[in-house]
Amino acid sequence: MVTKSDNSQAPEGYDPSQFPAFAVTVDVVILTMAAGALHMLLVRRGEAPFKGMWAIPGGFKRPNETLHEAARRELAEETGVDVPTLLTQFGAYGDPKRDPRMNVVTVAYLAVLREVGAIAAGTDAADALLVPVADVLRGKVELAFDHLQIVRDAVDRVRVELEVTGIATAFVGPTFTLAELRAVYEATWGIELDAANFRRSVVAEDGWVIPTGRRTQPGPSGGRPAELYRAGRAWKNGGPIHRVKATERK
Amino acid sequence: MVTKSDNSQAPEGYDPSQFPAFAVTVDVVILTMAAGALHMLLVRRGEAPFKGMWAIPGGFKRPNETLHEAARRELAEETGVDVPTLLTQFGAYGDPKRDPRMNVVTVAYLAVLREVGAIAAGTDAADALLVPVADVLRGKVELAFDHLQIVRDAVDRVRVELEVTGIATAFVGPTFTLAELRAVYEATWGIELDAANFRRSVVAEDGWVIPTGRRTQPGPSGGRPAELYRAGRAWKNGGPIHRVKATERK
DNA sequence: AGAGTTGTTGTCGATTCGACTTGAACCGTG
DNA sequence: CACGGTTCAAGTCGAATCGACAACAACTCT
Repeated sequence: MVTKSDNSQAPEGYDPSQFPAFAVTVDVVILTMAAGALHMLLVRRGEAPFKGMWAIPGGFKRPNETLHEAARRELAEETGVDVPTLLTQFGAYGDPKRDPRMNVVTVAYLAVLREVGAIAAGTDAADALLVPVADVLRGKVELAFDHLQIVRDAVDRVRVELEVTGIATAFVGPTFTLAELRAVYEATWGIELDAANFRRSVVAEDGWVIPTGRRTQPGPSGGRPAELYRAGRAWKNGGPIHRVKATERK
Repeated sequence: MVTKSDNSQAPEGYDPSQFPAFAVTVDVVILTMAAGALHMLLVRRGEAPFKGMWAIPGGFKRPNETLHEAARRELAEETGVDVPTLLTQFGAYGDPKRDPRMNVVTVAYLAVLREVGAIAAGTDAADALLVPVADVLRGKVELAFDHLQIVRDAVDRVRVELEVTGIATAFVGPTFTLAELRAVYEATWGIELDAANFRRSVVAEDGWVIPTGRRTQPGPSGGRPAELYRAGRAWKNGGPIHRVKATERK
């Protein structure tokens, strides 16, 4: 039985060592949009077990920080990004056999970043990888521990979060076009949305996106310049954009 | 301070004590319908800290069980009910100050039961209490630790779960009328739904509820006997019943 | 100038939604 | 056994929404 080493903050007569002790880690699934597809950040493990294999960034929770603070610290250490646009806890994993070394309970967080360039600035480039989430889910990248399951749960979570809350704006920059915002939904849900109807629904949701009055300069292929918006307050429960079941456009 | 880089990894000469150790507990928010309102189970704490105060049932995770198994065990110990209709993990709480004794990380589960009678069969009646959730949220019952926040999160979760998945059937018995099912939505969301429109939406969702052909015997106040249904397969993502924003009927 | 591309606005039919009404099936009581 | 009272099922109807597509606007490139 694992015993705790020392914890002298217990009151009189109380012996914490009679309870099983666990190591607690925090893992962060870092999502971003790149090349029109959902990507995630992986780091190469430098130590056993699973040495050399790809894994979700994470580390041990320290005794004097909250779980959220630990997740934020791990994210900052790995990407250099502090205060991300979104950092949500979505699961805890405690299978006794999930870590061959010892009994580790991990709490998983979901981070959404918008600046791809800043990612992987903290670590060596050879040890960080921005990979399409679809590749990971398809098993093209083998992950350490039970991290594949964690990624699956993270993707499931972001998909419903997209519909229930207004986190889509977390994927895009401080100002964005509605086409960019629509691409977030399309890439995450794997469907196509009508641009005209999407626009109508988005601007109808009062206060979610705010027009800035400015426009983009069009790309090299031309086209009418798009209006620029910035994120307003996000809604909770029942947003305007709904996931359709199987409406595949012709 | 423990860092990731300083652990010399030899699989045999591994020393777990160099990592901060935590106690890990599992707390279960047990929800059920009673008297047309959402109720939850509380237990009275027999030990310090917060001795004598009401709390969510829970306990320490054992080293050789998963988190889900621990939640199931705690639920069975407290209510006598094994294999509940629903047991979902919804959050982890790890504030260093959440337990004055020691550093405890707790993983919170949400259980939905349908048989109210079986609840609190495991413990002394004086030490278990089935209380309306609204009373807890309103602060009428003071809870130990950060359990009030946990209950808030549980209720938030069950509200969106009701809309996104088909868990409403977990609240009702093996066979049920549509009025009972509608009462689950109404009590959880605090709104009223039109009975006729509700019926249409429910039966339109293919395979969710299955008519049994039988009927209830009406209550003492008479009324047409309602058809009995049993739960079919639950849907994922985009159910038929949607939470309306502010449609208060006259 | 004209073709191509992209974003915005308009239109229209189909479907859904909310509110209400009607009818069906059962209970009491007299 | 007729008669309200009650509860559930089914019908109606106008309004709102949705999906698909057309039309128009604004830009780039050749």
